[in-house]
Amino acid sequence: MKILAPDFDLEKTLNCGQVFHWEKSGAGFVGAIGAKGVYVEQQRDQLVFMGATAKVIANYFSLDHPLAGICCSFPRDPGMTAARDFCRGLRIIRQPRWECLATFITSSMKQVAHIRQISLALRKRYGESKQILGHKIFTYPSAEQIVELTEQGLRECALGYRAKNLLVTARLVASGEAKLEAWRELPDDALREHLCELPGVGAKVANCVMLFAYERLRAFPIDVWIERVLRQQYFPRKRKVTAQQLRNFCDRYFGEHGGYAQQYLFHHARKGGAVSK
DNA sequence: CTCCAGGGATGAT
DNA sequence: ATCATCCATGGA
Repeated sequence: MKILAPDFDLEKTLNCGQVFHWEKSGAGFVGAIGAKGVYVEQQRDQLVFMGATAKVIANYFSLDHPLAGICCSFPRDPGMTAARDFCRGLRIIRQPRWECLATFITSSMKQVAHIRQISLALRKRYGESKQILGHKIFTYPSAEQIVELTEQGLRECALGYRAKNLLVTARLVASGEAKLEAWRELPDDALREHLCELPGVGAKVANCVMLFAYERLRAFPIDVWIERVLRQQYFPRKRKVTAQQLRNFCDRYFGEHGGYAQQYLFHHARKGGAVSK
C-alpha cells in the first residue's frame, strides 16, 4: 500500500533521536507501531508500507502537521535557519505514551546508540514477536508486562541504575495510579507536574514525553547537546548563564512550535556538526 | 586507555 | 534556590 507524504523525510524522522527502535531494511525500515510490525519505505513524495493501515501510518508520522507553517514560525537567526534547512522533512511523530515514557526513563546519561541497544534488548527479551517481510520485530513490553519482572531481570538489559525507575514507574502505570491516557486532557504545566512525579522523570524527560507522546509541540527538552547549542549560538562569551535562564529564554524565544525547533537544533548539532564540545 | 552520554535524586551550602 | 556527587554502562 502507499500514501502521499509530501514535505516528509522518513530517514531523518526515524534517525533524529526521537524514536530508537527502527532498523534499516533494504530501501526502507522495519519496526513496530504499537502492537503492529511494520515495513515503511519512502519513494519521493510517497510512503510505501506494510503491516498497518494508511490511517495508522499517517497518524504515527504526523503527516497532518502543517510543516511549512511550523517552520515559518521559527525565529530567523542564522543557527535556526541552518538547522531548518538541514532538517527539511523531519516530523515529530506520535509515539505510544507508555513506550515513549519508558524509553526516555532508560535514556538518562546514555548516548543515542546505547538507548537503541537498551530498547532493542527489552523488546527482544520481554516484548512480543511479530513477523514482517521475513524480519522478526518485537513490540515494546507494556507496563503490565514490566511489573511481572524483577529489577535484576531489567538490569540484564543493561539498564543499570535506571532499572529501578522503570520498574517503579511501570507499577504506578499498571496500577492505574498514573493515568497516562487521561493526562492527555491536561494543560501543559499540569501534565509536566504529573510526569515529574514519576521516578526517573525530571524536567528533561518530561518535556521529551510531552513532545513525542502528547503532541505538546511547545515542549522544549534541554539536554547536553541543546545546552551547548544555546550557549554557543545565543549566549556567546557570556558566563554564568543559569539553567533557569536558559529555560526562560527558550520558552520566550522559540514560540508555539518550540519543540520542533528544539528537535531541528538537536539533529543539526549531532549530525551536521553545528556545535563543538 | 580515558572521556562522556537526549539526567535524576539526594544532601550540603 | 543553586551546587556537588553519585548512579551503571559501553560507544567513541
